[in-house]
Amino acid sequence: MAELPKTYNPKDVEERWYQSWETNGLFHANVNKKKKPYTVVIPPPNITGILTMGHVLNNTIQDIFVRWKRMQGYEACWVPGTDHAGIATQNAVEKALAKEGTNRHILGREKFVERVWRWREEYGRTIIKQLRKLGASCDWERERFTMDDGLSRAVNEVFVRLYKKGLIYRGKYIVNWCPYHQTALSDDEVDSSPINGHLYFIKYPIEGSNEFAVVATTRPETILGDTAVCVHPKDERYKHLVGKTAILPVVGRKLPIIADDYIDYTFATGMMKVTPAHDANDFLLGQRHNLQQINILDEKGRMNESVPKQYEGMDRFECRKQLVKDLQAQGNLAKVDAYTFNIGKCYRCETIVEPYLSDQWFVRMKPLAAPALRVVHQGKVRFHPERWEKVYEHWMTNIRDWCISRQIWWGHRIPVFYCTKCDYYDAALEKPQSPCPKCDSTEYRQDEDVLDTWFSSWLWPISTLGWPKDTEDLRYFNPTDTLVTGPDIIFFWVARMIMANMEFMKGMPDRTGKPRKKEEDLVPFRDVYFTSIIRDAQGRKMSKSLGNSPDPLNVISDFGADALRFTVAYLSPLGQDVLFSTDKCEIGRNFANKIWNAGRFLLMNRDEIEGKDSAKTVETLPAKNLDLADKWILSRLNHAIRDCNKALDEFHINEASKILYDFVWHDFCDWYVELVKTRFYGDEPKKTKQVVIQRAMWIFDQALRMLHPFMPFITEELWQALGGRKGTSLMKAEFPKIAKKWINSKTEEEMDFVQKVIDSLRNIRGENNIPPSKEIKVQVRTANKKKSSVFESYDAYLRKLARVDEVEFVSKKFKPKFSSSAVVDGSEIFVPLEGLIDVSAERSRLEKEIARLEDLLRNTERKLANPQFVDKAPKGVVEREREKLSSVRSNLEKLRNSLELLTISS
RNA sequence: GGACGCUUAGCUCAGCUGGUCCAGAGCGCUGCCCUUACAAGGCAGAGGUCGUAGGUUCGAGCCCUACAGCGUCCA
Repeated sequence: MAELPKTYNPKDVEERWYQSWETNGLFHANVNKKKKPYTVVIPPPNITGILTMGHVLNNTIQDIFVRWKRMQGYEACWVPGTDHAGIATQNAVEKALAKEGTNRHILGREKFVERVWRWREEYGRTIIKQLRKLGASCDWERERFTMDDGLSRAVNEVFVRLYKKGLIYRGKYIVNWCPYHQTALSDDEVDSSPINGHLYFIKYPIEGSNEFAVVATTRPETILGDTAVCVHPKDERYKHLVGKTAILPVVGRKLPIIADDYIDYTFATGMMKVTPAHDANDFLLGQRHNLQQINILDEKGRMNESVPKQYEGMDRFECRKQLVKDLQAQGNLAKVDAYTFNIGKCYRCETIVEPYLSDQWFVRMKPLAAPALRVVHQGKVRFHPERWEKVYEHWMTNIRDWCISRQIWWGHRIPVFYCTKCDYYDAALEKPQSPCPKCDSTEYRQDEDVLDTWFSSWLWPISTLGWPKDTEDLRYFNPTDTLVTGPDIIFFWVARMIMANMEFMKGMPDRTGKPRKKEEDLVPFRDVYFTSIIRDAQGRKMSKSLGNSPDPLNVISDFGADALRFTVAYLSPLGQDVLFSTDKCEIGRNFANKIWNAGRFLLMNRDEIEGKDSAKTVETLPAKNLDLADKWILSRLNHAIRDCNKALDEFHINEASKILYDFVWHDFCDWYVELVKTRFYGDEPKKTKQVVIQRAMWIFDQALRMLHPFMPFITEELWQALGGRKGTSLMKAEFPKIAKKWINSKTEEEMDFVQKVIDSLRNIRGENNIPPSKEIKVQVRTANKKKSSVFESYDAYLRKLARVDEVEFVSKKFKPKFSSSAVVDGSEIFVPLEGLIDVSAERSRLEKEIARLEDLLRNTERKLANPQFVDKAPKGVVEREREKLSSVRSNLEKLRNSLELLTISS
C-alpha cells in the first residue's frame, strides 16, 4: 500500500475513477427482470448551453439518487441527452453566419439546417462532456437527442395522432410574436416585466356630435388597427353613445361604438379602443361583435401597407413617436400620463413581443389536462415540496391551448402536407403518395413551420426509451421514478410530460406484457423533486450579464468535484433558494480532507499493526470483545444509517448530507478515532489491536458506502485503498442497512457521561489556561457505584482525551482545596490546582454555571407548581420534569459547596 | 390585484407531525495548541427576548389571526 499524501488531491483521482467506471460499463443498465428498475431521465440540457451551477445542483441530486438506488440493488438507469433548443440554436448559428457576412436566407433552408447539424456536432456536446467531470453516473450508451431519428419519429407520430383525434388544429389567432426572431412564441416563452411607460388618452370625434370618445392606450400606434370603440353596457356615462360611430383620427375610419361587459369601466375613461388583430382580448371581443381584423404590422414589427402612407415601413416604436406628434398637432391627444405596466419580452432576446394575428398550430389542452391533474391530486405523481401542486393545479385548471408552431427552420418540421392545387391538407408521417382526394393532384408541399421544442421534450420519458415502438426498455424502465428539475419549467415541461405520458402510454404493454390501464402505470414518473434556485451571495439570480455565475469547471479544478457536489447538496434545503459563492466549497473540500485523513490514519495504523501489504477486505464486523466506544460508535452508525436512508427517502438531500457530515466528523473522527488511539498505542496484545483496527476499518467502510452517492471519487479511492478490492467498485457495493440490534440507548447514555466528564475537564483546562502538555490529576466523588465503575473502566480515555495522569476516588468528607470543579450527572469532579488556579476565573466559571442551573430550577419548579401542567401533560413529561428538578437541585448544591470552599481556601 | 414562500447568533442557514437536547451547525470572531490522520486541523470561549402585535394551549421558534419587510409566480 502506497503512502497517502497528507492532503487529498482530487485531480488525478477523479479522472482515473471516472474512466474506470465508464470503461467497465458500470453506468450501463439493462432490462433485468430479477431486479427492480430505478429510472431517472435527465432534464435534457440545451445544446447551446454550458454547465452552470444550476446544472451542478440538479445533476448532483440526480446522481445521488441514482447511485444510492444502484447500491441498494436496483437496476438504476439514468438516461442522459440534450434537446435541440429551436430558437436558441438557430439564434447561435445565425450569429455565426452574420460574422461570415451571410445569413440563412442566402443559404437556403436545406443548407442552413445542415449547417446547424454541423454546429451541433461541434459545440452541442459540451455540456454532456462537462457532466462527466461532475461524476454523473449517466448511462451514456443511452444518450439521446431530441432530433434523433427515433425521437423525431415519436414527435411526428404524436402530431398525427393528436391531429386525427381533433386535438391539434390550425387557426388564425393572436400569438405572441417576437419581431427579432420572427416567430410565434408560446405563452410560457414570454417573460413579463414592469416598464415605466405612458398611458396616452386619445380623442375620437363622434360622428354627428360635438362629443369625443376618449380612449386610453399604452400602444398608441395600434390605433391604426382599431375597428371599434367599446364601453360597458351598464356605464351610464356612455349609454347614449352605443350604436353611434366614432371617427378614428389620422385614418378617418368609421368605428362602431359597441357595448360589452368584458371591459373594466373603472380603468381610465372606461372607454376602450378595440384592435382585434393586435390584442388577445380585443381579438375575442372582435369575434363576438363581428369586427374587422386589420393587421398593421409585418413580421419584423414594422408598419405594413394597411396604415396611412406616411407611417408605412416605420418601426412600431418610431411610428408611435410620430403618431403621438401628429395626434397632438391635430388636437386629438387629450393627455399623457406616466404609467407603469407589465410588458412581455421574448425570453431569448428580450425583444418586446407583439400580439400578432397569424396562422398557427395549436394543441387543445383541456382534454389532456384532466387526467394529468387527477394523477397529481391522487398522489400517483408526488411533488416535493408539495406546495408546487397548487401552482400546477392552478395552471392546469386554467389551461389554454398551446401554440406549437414556430416560424423557424431548426426543429421538427410540421408533418402536414398541403395539396398545391387545391385547399386540401392533412397530417401524415410521410409525404402522401396517393393523389389528392379532392382534386387528384399528386403534388404536395409540407408546412414550412417547425414545432416548438417542448413538443419533443414532453415525450422525453417515453421517446428516449423507444416509443412509439413497444420496446423492452419502455416496458421495463417506464414509468420512471424520480424527475429532478427546476420549478421554473413546471408548465413548460413537467405538466406536459404528465399529459403526454397519460395519453400516449395508454394500452402500451407494461413490465408483465399486459396493456397498461391503471393510471399509476401511465404516469411518466412517480416523484418530482423541484430543486432550489442557485443565487449568488447577495441573493441575485445567476446570470451571464451580471457575471456572477462561477464556472463549475473552475470550481471543480479548485476544490474537486466531490467538494462541489457535497457543498451543493449540503446547502440545498428542499424548496428554498440557495445562496452560493465559490468559497462555500470549503465546506466540501474540508470535509473531503477530513475523510481523507481519517482513511489515512486507519491505513497507517493498519500497516503499523499488521505490517505493510497486509491489505485485506474486512467483510464482516469483528463483533467480539466490544468496549463502550465500540458499542457506542455502532449505535451511532446505525442511527446514521437509519436517518440517512430516511432523509433520502423523503428527498431531504441536505439533511442526509448533514447526517453523514456529523457522523463522520464528530462521532467518528472527533471521538471514536481518538478513543481507539488509546488501544492502538496501549500495551494490549497484537491480536487485540488487530481486531480494533479491523473494526474501525469496517465502520469506516460503512461510512464510505453511505458517502459514495454524495462524493463518489474520494470514497472509491479510499474504499479501494482500504479494502484491497480488485475488480470491483464501491459503485456496486451494498448500501448500508440498519441493524437495529446495535442501537442502544444505555450505551449512548454511558458514553454521553464519559464525554461530558471529558468536556468538563477540558473546560477546566481551558478556563484555567492549563497548557496541553501539562497532565492533571483528577479527584472524583461519584454519584453511585455504577458511575465509579465507568470511571475505572474508561480511565484510559480520560488520560488520553483530557490529559489526565491520575484519577483518585474521594469520600463524602473530602474537602478539596485550591481546586477547580465541575458536576456531571451528580458526580463531582475536582482538579487540584494549587499554585495554578486562577481563583477569580474559577469563581466566575462556577457562578455562571450556578446561575444557569438556578434559572432552570426556577422554570422547572414553576412548571411543577402548576396543577394544570401536572394534570394535563403526559405522565412521561411530568416525570422527566421531576427528575430534572431533583438532579438540578443536587447539582446546584454541590456547585454551591465548591464555590464556598473556593472562597474559604483562597 | 391574486397565490405561494421567507423573516432564528455578525453572515449563510438547520430546527420534520407543539413539551429531551435549559435554541443548533458552518463561516466569521476571541484565547490556547504545528499533541505521531488532518493547521483545509484540534481544544476551549463569546454571541440569539427565534420579524411585530395578538390568540389557542397546562406548555409555542414550531399551531391560528393581523401587520411589516423581502422574494417568487400568476393576472
